[in-house]
Amino acid sequence: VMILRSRFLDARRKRRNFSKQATEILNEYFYSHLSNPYPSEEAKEELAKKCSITVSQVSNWFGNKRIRYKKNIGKFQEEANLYAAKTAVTAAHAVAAAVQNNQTNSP
Amino acid sequence: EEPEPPGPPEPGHKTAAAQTFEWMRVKRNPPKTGKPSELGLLGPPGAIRTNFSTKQLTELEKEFHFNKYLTRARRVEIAATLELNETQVKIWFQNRRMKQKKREKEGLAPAAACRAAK
DNA sequence: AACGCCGATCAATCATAGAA
DNA sequence: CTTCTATGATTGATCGGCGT
Repeated sequence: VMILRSRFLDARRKRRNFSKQATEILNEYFYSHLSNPYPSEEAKEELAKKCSITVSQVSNWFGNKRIRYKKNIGKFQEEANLYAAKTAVTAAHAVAAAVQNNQTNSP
Repeated sequence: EEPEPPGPPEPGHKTAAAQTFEWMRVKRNPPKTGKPSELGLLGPPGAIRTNFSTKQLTELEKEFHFNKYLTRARRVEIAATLELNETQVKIWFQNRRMKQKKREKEGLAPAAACRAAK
């Protein structure tokens, strides 16, 4: 137990958490696609750009998120409802805008 | 083990976002990594993730530097030397190649990010 | 039918950042 | 400062698809 584990080969692991907004974007995608949270390569690239992280980091994030979510669904219930509500508001805005646009163009 | 996908618990609600989708039920079969030789246990009920020793990793890494791909003969040789299954050696090389590809890909992107940051 | 490889993913674990 | 939890990364191994 002492001699161990490659203090060198593991030194590469100097982790830093993602920004609050990056996590926000990733969670938004995750919960709005809860039925199938598997972003395509293109989606990962887009998320990576928006979050200012690499595609691999996006993959790691989703991999960890999926495993940890199903490991303890109850623990994420609150978070799930939070993002579900946020998505609903965004959708409502879109509908409102669409209605307004429709009335303006087809009176 | 079948709780009914279509609304089993709460009938009517506010459509909370928390159903149990298929991906949440996915369960991987436990590793088949069983060592026929050694130990009085044969049929490995709960064989688990093998921890490669530093020596084994060093040797595999050295071989990888020599050849990215293995021939059947070389694989047998290495497996015997390192006391691993041929499958483990095969899988190690596969994972190692993927790792290599990943590093090459990310080893070029930072260059652009550097100039952008500066 | 059988085997190797690829790409994606899983699942357990490591090591650290951050909360209590 | 110490203990416990949240989280990013690593990696042996699995899954499905393809080519030989």
